[in-house]
Amino acid sequence: MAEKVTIADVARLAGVSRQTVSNALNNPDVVREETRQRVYRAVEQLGYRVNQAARQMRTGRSRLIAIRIEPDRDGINGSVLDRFLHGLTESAAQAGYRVLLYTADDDQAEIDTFEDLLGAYEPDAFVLTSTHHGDLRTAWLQERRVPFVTFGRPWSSDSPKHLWVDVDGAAGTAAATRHLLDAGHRVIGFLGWPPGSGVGDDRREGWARTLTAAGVDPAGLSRATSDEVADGEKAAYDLLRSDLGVTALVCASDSLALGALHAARSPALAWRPGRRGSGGGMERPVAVIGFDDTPVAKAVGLTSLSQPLAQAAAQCVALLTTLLDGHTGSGEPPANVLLEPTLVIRQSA
Amino acid sequence: MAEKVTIADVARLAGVSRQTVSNALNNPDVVREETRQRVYRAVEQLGYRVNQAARQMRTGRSRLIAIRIEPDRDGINGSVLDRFLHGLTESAAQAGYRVLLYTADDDQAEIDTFEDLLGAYEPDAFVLTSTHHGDLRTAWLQERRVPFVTFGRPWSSDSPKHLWVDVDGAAGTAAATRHLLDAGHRVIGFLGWPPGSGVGDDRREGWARTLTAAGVDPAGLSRATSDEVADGEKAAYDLLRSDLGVTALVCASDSLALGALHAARSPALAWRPGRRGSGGGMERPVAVIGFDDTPVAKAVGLTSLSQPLAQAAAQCVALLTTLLDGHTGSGEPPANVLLEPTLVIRQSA
DNA sequence: CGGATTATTTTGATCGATCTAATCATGCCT
DNA sequence: AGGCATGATTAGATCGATCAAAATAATCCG
Repeated sequence: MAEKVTIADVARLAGVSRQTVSNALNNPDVVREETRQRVYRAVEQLGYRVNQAARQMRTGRSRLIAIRIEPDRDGINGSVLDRFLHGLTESAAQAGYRVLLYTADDDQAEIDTFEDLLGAYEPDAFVLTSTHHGDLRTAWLQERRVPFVTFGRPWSSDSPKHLWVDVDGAAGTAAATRHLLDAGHRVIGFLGWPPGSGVGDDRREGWARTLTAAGVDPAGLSRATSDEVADGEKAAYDLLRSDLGVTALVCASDSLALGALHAARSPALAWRPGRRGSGGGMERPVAVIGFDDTPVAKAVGLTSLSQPLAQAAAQCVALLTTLLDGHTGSGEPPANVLLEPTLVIRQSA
Repeated sequence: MAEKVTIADVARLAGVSRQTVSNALNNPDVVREETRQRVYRAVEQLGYRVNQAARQMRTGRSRLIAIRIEPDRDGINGSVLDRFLHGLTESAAQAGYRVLLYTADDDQAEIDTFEDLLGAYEPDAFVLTSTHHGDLRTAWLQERRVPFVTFGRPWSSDSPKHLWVDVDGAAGTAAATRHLLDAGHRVIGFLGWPPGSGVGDDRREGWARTLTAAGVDPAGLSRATSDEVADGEKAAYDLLRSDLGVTALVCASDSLALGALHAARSPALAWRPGRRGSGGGMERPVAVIGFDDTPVAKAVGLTSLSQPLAQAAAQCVALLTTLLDGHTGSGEPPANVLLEPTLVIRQSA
């Protein structure tokens, strides 16, 4: 390993005491200008870097942010959290923090890990993802006054208040629906998940709201299923072969959208009349829009909603730093952040 | 935050000295059985957990493993490293280590980060990914005797010896080629990257070797391009419309394979005779096999080679722990590990 | 039984930083 | 000139663990 340079080495070279070095670095305005320069030069010359472990002992701050890395469940949507993770690592580094990973299979296991980590590495904060109804984690952390932010809103109404950053799913599906309306579609279906998941309900709501505003009744135009390509295909097929005249689909995920694309290409639907009843034979393929703009979407030319993940991560770090390095007193308390996804238009719609 | 439990608290409750508690935990065979039990009970009762920062100060070990998280370059193949990362986090946790993330845009930036991290957090080891020709990182780490493993072989012949874990790409493409031969294909093409990338050359070699062994000359049956779907499509199209009678393609990545699938579906090729010159009109579609078994492959039904990433990660941790917690003396020195990918068969071949 | 061995436990110092409080300089004002 | 507030720097203690070495207890054996 490299030679260790301690604060004492710097002090010796600069001809001052350890404490002055510490002050020059952490509390510059308490040190005389000339001395500070001398210390800086010594630091530079020796390549000194503060030892986090030692600092942590005294200050109780580890400058670590912990986050759980999830197994890529179905695979397609897995990349979302990974992109978030990359953004988080980058933003954290800029703020002088590092990201510590852990895994856990469920809420309880995660709470056990909280305990482990807090006892051993003492991360300064946690970033929680995949918030859901009846989330046990937030209450646990709050009880112990452990700082944290969630990427995802608290979906339960009874869940305690805490900092969060999220992407406005409803705004996304609303934009998608508007895009389809602008392109001349009227009867636009929705493919989502069973009610009860905060994220899913939110995304459905944006579609329903927009459709209603355009004078189309969304009733009956929506199907719910699990987040699998095959299930999405079945549900889409079911919706398309009905007599409702659905010409476009907004989906809660790229997985479902991919299924919808398969269904739309199904030869069994070829005889269906295009939505423009007028023109002869001039049929447009069913338009499909996904959610998350995953690599799969890019690969198959699926129009999809892209979440500003790097930005969301940066906001998480921003909230945490104001909470941790709290410029207490001045300034308003940190507010929650709701970002808008953007529609990435490709061939499918 | 939670109340802090220190080793002194445990000692008090167990009625022994701090050092005895430490011994009971780290050096159990030096403590009397009865005392050990008493200490364990106290630990349990108080929920004591060793403070890593304090331990690190004395021992110089942080029980942290650092790894770089890369931006998802093209997107499709990005998930590979993420899956590896998940496996690494899990295996590391089992071995009593945690994973620390960092980012860096190139070798030099990464080396700067090494310096930063080693000075501040003192990770016990690094895991390097994406090894390449002329890799600056390994030499740097070795000079400073920083323990590390690479996921990926050292491709330069002059690069110094170090621990590595890798997946045998050649064995993978060989298996894919054999699979196609078994299915009756003879003229099997290869879609890869320009020579010079270790990984790419390795994968091409497995295909060429197997084809040659089957009595087919691979010359002219291979195309090289950048790792983009569109480029793969062009290259595949070029190969398929030639007079060579190519009926199947082995690809160096799922991106290329996806391009190949698009090309194979191209109507412009429809008139091409199937490889079974005998049967009338009975044409089989061009078979395509990808590499990495990414979500995209699953989504579009692409047969692909799956890397045992969790296993690779586990091996990395295994190598590191024998290196770090070195059961020195006994046992042979840790050896490098070469794992075999498995062929996941779907509709495309 | 008594000294030598071995087993078990304890005391004191230490890792590298920061906190607290004390010391030493300096400038200002009457 | 003396007193005092303010500025700049330093000495000593401390965070929680482990290392080294000393102290104490248990065991052995002629």
